[in-house]
Amino acid sequence: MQYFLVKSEPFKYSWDQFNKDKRTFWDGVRNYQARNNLKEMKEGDLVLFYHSNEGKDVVGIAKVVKEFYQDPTTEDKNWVVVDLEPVQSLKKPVTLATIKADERLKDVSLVKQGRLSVMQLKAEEFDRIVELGS
DNA sequence: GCCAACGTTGGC
DNA sequence: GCCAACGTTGGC
Repeated sequence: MQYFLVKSEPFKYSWDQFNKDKRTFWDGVRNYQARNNLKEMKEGDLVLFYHSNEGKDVVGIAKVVKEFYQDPTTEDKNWVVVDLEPVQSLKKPVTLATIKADERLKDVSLVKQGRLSVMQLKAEEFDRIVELGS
């Protein structure tokens, strides 16, 4: 089991919208490092959903329901998507400020590499964020 | 709205 | 293959 965090700008694709849709394919990744992380995802892996720009907080948990496949929105073979389903919302969204302030979350890529849109988390980091959000 | 960080592109 | 220029992302 692996853990990830994905970012989305709420006005492009929000957690609310995701919950209405019940399922989505995660498209729009155009960065090789993020793409490589997408390819690491296996069915059943858990994914934190982060709102960038607006909110700047982790709002919920999703899970991978289909491993990577060719991005249907482009012909370019370089890019892939995965299918995600919402699992649950966090009771309290965990803000970036909270994550930055937490000793145990100092090393998460969200803090260290702000621009990366798909990143892997350690199990401890995932658990800690979920704990902070409940 | 500005600017820093960083990835990508293209000239040499 | 290096590096400067440029574009994009995202926090503030």
